[in-house]
Amino acid sequence: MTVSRVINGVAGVSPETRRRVERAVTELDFVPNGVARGLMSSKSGTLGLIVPDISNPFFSILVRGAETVARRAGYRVLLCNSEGDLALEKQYVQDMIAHRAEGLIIAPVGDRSKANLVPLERRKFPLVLIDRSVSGLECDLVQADSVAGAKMLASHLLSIGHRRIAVITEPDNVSTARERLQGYNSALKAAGLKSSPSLIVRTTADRAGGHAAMQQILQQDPRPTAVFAVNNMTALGAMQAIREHGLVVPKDMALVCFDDVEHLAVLSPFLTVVNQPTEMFGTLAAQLVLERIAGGPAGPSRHVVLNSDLLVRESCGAKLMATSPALRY
Amino acid sequence: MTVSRVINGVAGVSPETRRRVERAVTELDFVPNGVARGLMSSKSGTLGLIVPDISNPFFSILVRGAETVARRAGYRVLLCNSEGDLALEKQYVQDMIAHRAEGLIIAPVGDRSKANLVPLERRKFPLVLIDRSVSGLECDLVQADSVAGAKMLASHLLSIGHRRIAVITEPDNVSTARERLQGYNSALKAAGLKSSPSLIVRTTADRAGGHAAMQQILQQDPRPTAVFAVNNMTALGAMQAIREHGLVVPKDMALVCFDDVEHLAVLSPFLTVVNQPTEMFGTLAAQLVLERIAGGPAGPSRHVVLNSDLLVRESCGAKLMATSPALRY
DNA sequence: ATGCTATGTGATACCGGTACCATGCTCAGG
DNA sequence: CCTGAGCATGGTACCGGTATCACATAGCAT
Repeated sequence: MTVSRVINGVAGVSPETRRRVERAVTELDFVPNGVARGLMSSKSGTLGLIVPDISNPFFSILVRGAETVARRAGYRVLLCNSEGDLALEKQYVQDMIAHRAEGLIIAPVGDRSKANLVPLERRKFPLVLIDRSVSGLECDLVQADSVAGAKMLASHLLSIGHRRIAVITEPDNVSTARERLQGYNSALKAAGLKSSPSLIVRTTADRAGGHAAMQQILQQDPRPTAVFAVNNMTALGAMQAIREHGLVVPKDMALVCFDDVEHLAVLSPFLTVVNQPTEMFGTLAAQLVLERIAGGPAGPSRHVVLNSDLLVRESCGAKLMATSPALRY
Repeated sequence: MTVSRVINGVAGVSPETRRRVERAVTELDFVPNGVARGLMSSKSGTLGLIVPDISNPFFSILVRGAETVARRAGYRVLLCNSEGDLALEKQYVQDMIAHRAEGLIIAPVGDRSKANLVPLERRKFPLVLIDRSVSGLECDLVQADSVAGAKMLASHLLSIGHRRIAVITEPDNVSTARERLQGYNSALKAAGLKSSPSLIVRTTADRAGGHAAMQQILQQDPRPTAVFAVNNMTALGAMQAIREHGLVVPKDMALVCFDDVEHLAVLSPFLTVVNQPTEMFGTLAAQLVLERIAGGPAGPSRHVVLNSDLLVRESCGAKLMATSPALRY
């Protein structure tokens, strides 16, 4: 007890004893066991953070934001890479419960993640979803307005003359995919066009998926003149496929997507994108989960919807259109 | 005890009791407390991973590799972003000790990280350095051959005609900076040239640093014809500064660097780089630290040196040289 | 001298698991 | 019928902290 008092700087220890303890602490290089403290206090000081792919710059920037806020509040971050795999996600969630993480920030795999997350809900576990919502699960959420963003993107393509715009997206059980497709359809409708199912290709939202989907699109006759990719990685895969096919963006095929890749934009501002405030996803989510931890599980769930911006660069062909509008359409 | 036996599937419980316990576990949604287990077993099941910048693709890919290996071995990963800040790094290291992480993988800030790491050494804490070594600290290490890589890169620039090659690097207390500069100098020497101190600009190894350093280089008269950036982020900053200056890479200024940015290379294979096997840094480091945990602190420290490859693309101006070698030099 | 408070220190219990041992019961063998 | 083995179950202690309380000693007033 006396040692505990000294270490925690609590009053009620004689100066003499305090010095002796301090000397022993130094000599033995003693560091109090945080696990034991956690057991006593029922506070692990840990937040979970589950994302589908940490190497995707969208998520790595988001992670940085969340980690910074968490650390400043005295929390550690357990990072988990779900690889978009429901079973793995489930393991991670269970691990959070078992190790008594005090809160969880998660970019869920999709709507089916609900089964993985209900145990948390049941326990009133502080939980914040990022990027994607989960159908039927009511909890704190930080997302961008995907419908509006997608509509902007599609409208832009339409405005510069594109009529056959293919979409590379994920299955509909991912909320962002659903919403972005909805925005796309809404833009078409506003332009008096009908959405054609054959133009919508569903795949995994990574480079390989984008690549495969693009190959399929390039086989179509008549060939679409533009492609709308559901995120940055699918766009890169698509880009690769287009180049392998001997075509040039934007001359032969326009390409736009969600999520800017900042590093990439610095090197060459090429991709026309809808940019989301990525780091803010992380910082806001961390703040929400910390508030939830501090304030108890009560209170209605909060939905933060962030604005996203259309960044018109080269890959959409806007400049090409400006100089020779009749060239291709 | 009986509950413990049932949960751990230990024999010696009657089928009847076992069923009753299982029913109670289900009803109460009981999950054993991992913190308490950790206290008992003195095993936290946690690995620490400290990197200077998680949003740098080099590190985020490395993190993914490490996390995957750790998880498969049943370990959780505490991710820490040191921001290249020694004080912050110290905090993180102390936290690892306090919370009894079983091992630590760290890309240290620099040689001065030694003071932060000696407490670990003293405790025989399983420790693996990645990317950078720490002068005077003997422990497990995964790195690339920076000297050879830098020599390749500089030799290539020399071979296509460059003579005034500026270097943007970090202070010498970072091992990779030291070694890459050494490789550069060695290439110059082999070509019968002398290194000029005015061509070496030291800065922070991030985009802002690269930007500032490049601005300085662009003021020089005579202006260097090529720049060797110590890593990917400095190269991007340099690129930005070059463009802001109204110049074009590689026509007006060649640019090469360490570390490929894969996403970027997919979009447009532009930067000539020395590519390190990034993910392998992470997987190998995780394997080493797991072995160290399993095998005890004994045994000599192991140094893994990975090969790196020169990827000649456009930014070095090799193609330019090939078509009109006399154009600029 | 006696009583009272203030102060410093340590004993005890508990957080939630598990190792180890004790107990009680059943059943087979002598 | 008694003994001992074998099984099921629970008691106790401990991991390493901390909250709480008990107690010893000192200092002061009466």
